[in-house]
Amino acid sequence: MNFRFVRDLSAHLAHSRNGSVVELVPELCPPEMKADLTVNAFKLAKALKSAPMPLAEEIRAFLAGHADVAGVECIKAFVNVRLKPEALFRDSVGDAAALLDGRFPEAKRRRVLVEFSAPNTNKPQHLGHVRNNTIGMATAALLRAAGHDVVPVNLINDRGIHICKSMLAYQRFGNGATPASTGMKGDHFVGDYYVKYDAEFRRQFAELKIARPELADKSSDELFLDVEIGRAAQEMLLKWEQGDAEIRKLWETMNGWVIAGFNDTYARMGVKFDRVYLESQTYMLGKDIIQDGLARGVFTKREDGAVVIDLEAEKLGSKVVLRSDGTSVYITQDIGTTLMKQNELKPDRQIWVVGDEQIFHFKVLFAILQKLGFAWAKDCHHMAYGMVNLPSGKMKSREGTVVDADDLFDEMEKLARAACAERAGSDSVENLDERAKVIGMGALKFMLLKVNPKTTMMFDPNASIQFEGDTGPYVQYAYARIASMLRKAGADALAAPVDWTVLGADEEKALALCLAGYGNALRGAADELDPSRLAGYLLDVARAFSRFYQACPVLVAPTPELRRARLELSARARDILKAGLAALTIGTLESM
RNA sequence: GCGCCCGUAGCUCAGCUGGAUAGAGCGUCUGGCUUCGAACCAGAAGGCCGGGGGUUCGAACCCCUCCGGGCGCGCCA
Repeated sequence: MNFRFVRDLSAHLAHSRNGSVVELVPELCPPEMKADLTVNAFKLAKALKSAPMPLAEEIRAFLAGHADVAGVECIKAFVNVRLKPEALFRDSVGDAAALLDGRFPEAKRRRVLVEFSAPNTNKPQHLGHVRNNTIGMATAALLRAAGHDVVPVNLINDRGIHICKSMLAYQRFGNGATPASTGMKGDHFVGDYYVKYDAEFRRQFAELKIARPELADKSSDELFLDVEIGRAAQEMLLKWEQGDAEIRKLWETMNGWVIAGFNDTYARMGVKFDRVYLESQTYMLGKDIIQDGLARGVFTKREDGAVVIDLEAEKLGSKVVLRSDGTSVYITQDIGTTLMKQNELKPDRQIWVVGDEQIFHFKVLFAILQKLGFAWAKDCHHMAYGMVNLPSGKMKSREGTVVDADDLFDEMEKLARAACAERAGSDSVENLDERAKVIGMGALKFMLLKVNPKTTMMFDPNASIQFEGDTGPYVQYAYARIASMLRKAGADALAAPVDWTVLGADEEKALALCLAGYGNALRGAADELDPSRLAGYLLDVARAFSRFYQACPVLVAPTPELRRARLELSARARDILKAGLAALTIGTLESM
């Protein structure tokens, strides 16, 4: 988006307004207006603190005399500009390298740490994790495409009472089985023992209530230590913390199984981290900074011995940061790991991709870091995303309604494979496996990424995932069509110089103007931490290309010059589709 | 009780931070494969933007209020 008439208009306005410079971004003109771009003088007037109508007239008068402008008209304070076709194509898609470079200027590039996924090693990942992984990965890729230096990080929650639960159930019911002996994926194998623990706990809990009616109105949390297997889990945690050799060995073995399983899941999704932290190695962090803060009066010691911080001024109440027995709470660890990441990786900015139910927690965390006096605390950001609900409501593991990640991937691939086969008819399909993988995962990721991360979204497993309409495969298909066309055109089809003056059809102009918006879409998505913006933009590009392709013959264009120019336009669309999908971690196929 | 978020077409979602006649996809109906791949394209129907007040040249968007839903407010993580 680098239009000469816009630059000249900016200069003109700056001059006529005594040098006040205003950023001027033209909008696409609505189709029925029969113009190409619109300068919105309402908005501009606000920035320039002047009246809209005279400003619109001034802009109109200036543009009427501009060499690139074929026509200009004011409707209210919208100045609709019709460009001479050669100027339109020259300024929108004429410079291939500039078109494809969506990076921020160097001064705006930062080192950004993105933490996401953060799974517990007691059960396999489900659709909720898939949304987290997808958003996290896409955000990292997006920021990187926009020129930032990105460090994707995972922090695996590999210790704690929930881990001990599956360990305990394995000790009691496992009979020495292993993922290998059962042919199961390690995370699923361990997850089954977590379920077994839960079933046993509930059995004992019910028994206890029958044996002791006076406990009838107590919750399972309250009676946790009164239930035998609950107490046993607690004791195991204690032993783990004391470094008990046998427990540690079991823990290492089982975590190894789970993490191997996770790595398979990540590999299928294309998820990669620069750094993976384990909570077992970081959970003791944070205590020293609490002591330090206590000495500096940031925290106070309550009568009962607990260390607390007063955040009334921030309307966040007060928060315990060390228990009265001196042990850490969750937020203590978070303070510690945040500090560690900051010192180790030296980012300009830290981002956490964590569900929106933890908004309050992060507000408290950031407020504490501010009070501790860390200047970088203001650059900490919780990227809160919404839950994925099913038609039946929330996913509940207890009720068996969770959508398992690996099952979902299998299902996607199966559907994609069937779709490929169906479309191929009697023809055989080359590398069907790869196609099914790229299309299936593309459909799933795109489905998750096209909705705003903040939105609580609905997923209907029975409706399954679509390959038509506003979908990943629709965008991938536009790419594959262009690739196929350029293959047919031959290797040197793009060698000859392009004469943009031969273009001018509505569909050609619409496509070129759409393509010109790539940089803005990418940077906008990066600035707002919103991959859905880019996804929406890519749908626009794919749609604009499909319309163009329907209306304008390319390989069989009437003249060589027209063929050449349309091939070039198509190639630009191809490049943007590929780069854009890559910035969402979605792959493309040369044929599908 | 207090705080945050949400309510837009039958369904799933957009709506660029206050701008033109509120958009897309799915679904429904109609048309287009002897011209580059029909995972496509063209067209139709479908809306008091939860209700009511206000702010202004202008409101789905900002303010107040009510209704309906979600989440949070642990010495849990």
